[in-house]
Amino acid sequence: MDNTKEKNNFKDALLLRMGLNDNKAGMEGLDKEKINKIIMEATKGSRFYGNELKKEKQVNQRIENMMQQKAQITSQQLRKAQLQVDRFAMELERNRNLNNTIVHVDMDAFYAAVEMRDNPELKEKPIAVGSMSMLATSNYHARRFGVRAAMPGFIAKRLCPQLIIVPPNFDKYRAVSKEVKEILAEYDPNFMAMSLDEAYLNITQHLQERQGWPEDKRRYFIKMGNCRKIGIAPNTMLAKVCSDKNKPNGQYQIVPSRSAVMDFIKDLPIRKVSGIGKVTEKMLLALGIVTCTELYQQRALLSLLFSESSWHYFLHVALGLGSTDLARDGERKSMSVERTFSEINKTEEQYSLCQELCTELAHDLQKEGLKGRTVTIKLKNVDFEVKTRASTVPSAISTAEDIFAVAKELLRTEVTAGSPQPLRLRLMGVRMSTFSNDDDRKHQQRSIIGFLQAGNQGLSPTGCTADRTDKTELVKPLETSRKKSFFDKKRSERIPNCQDPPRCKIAGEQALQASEPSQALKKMSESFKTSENSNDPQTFICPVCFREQEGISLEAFNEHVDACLDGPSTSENSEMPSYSHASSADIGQQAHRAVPLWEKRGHGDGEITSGDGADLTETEDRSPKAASMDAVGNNHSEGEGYPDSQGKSCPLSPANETVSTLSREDSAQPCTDEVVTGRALVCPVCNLEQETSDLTLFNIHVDICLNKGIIQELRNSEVNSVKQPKGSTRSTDRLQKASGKTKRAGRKTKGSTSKRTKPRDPRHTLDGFFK
DNA sequence: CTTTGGATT
DNA sequence: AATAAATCCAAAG
Repeated sequence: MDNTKEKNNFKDALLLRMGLNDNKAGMEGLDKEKINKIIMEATKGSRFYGNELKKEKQVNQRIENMMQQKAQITSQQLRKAQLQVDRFAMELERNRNLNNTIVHVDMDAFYAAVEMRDNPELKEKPIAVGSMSMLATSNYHARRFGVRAAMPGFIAKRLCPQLIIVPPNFDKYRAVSKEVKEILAEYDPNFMAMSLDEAYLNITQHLQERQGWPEDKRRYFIKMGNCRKIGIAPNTMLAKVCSDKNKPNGQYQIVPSRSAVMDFIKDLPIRKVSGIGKVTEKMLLALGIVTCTELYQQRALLSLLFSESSWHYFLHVALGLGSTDLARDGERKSMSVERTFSEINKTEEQYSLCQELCTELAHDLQKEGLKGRTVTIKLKNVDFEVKTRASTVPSAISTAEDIFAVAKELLRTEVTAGSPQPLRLRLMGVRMSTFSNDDDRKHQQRSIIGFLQAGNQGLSPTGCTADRTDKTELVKPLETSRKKSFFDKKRSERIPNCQDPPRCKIAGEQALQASEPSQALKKMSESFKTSENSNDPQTFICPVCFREQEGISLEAFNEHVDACLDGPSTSENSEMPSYSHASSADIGQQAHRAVPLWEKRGHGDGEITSGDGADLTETEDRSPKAASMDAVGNNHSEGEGYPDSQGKSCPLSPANETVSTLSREDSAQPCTDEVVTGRALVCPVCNLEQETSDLTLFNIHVDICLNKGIIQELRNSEVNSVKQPKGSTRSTDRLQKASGKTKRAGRKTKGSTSKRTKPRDPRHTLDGFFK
């Protein structure tokens, strides 16, 4: 319901999260301390609490493990990671898409609002919708007493004895929701509803069409009541966060410029981001990460401590990236029924309950014409410990009998496992998953058709009578074709943008933007030309050890880089000397000496924040060793801002570069806002001086030079030398891998078959594509 | 494939 | 007296 994150249960009350409880002192209501006290009193000693403590211990253990892992990380590993992460970050940065306008609509205290509308007497009173056991939402009066969604009603009553708890009327909410959705559909017929009270809209197209409308018609956009919060931003992640800030009229916009995004992200606590919950927050906190800035700063470390999809996700968040297209809801993956009750410990009752649940599930499945192969039961005992047990059968089933036959066995093994003690249950659930996919269904249909055509009227043993309608099957193949990799997608999104100049609204900005990228591209292609003869001896600078590799072939160079990257200690000897003259290239140090982008703009006014200059000088003369140690250990020293071009920050800082002075000019800027006034930048790959002084463009050059350039040259050399040397393949692989383009280990989940669905969770949406 | 767990509403 | 239900995804075994 409410997407405020400080809602939840007592634990959030325990976590003294500053500034989040918007409890205006005075008037009616309670202050935070009192609220916490009451909640604790009601909670302490309960079985629920016991389980919470247990879970908390588990999380602490996880954190401890993580910290131990962290302690093992060498500065070498960290540097290597930094390179890879930064290269990936550059890729992301290059694909940043600010061309969409995404709106996240969130209806404030929706259920409560509906109840108040239908019963005005409730308007001035504290109310909540739900039951004594659990509340779905509360109105603002109630919130002053600390009454929140996901709080049990009996605790809410202690916080606010006058509280009126209204039982939910979901049918009514659905009806109201439908009305609202009809309105939303006018702005985006493909909007994505997340629940009854929440939706994303992509109004990009609508805004365009609207341009041609007559003045009077254009005047009204979405009529605003007080009951809606709207976040407007270039992607879903940001829009969602925005809708939490109900700025002027319940509406908050991040304008589509990179700097606006970065300003917004800067101090944003990661917990505000959808996908980062309590546990992740705590784990990251253990690493000193609270805000997105810190999340970015620790990106290399994170890539070593977390799974690939996790750190990819983190990096997206840290860069203010999110999905820009609202994928149509995919097929559902599972369907389940579960129920909480007061203790049931009689085995017979447990079985009959199980049967009931199976019957319910079967009905629900049949409503959607679904059949599945995996049956999972879920059991929660009176100590709130949860167990699930699953079993997959060879052919899809959907009837109550078939499901129960499977569920019963699962339950039986649990009963016998615990016997003679009976299971003391407080919840039981049954879930069906592994739904038959297109192919299966077609097969089934064909066989059924064949069956019928053969004049046979028998039914299959599993009773697959009702199958999916043809309609759904005909629709599916369309979705199939939409499955592209994340990069494919991004590419195709970008292609038109590369040709047309990016359409930014403000003309002044545009002038700058429109011309530069193409010039940069021209330059890059020039530089490729000059280094075309790939296997001629050249001078490269290794992006790992930063030593010049003079007079070697590209192939040899790549081998060198491989060695540097792979062997943690192989290039040990190169560490010291090369740093001495190319210290600016030290990755560990880079974070320190890099100019904090965000810091460079004052709060809204373009003021200069004091301190970043000091940081530079402060870290300038530190020994590289110290810096890299620091990077491993306590990584965020005071005043460390985002490294230079955050994410676009090229890991390969040119030798001799001194990124010292940033332009202080801070007028409205388009997406390219790091202008370096200083020496020319030398690409460490092609070794050519780049005329541009814009770090973004420079980094793009370097990256392209590194990835595509070398790959291209390798291809050329393949052609030229007919026979392909073995080493080059490996190097190519490495480069691809480093830039995050290799195929990842396939998904372990069933999605690998031929499901063409799009998850809705933004995190997974993004990560899914990297697989 | 199974189990657990995190996350969202 | 009393802390939900439904869904997704990912990790690890």
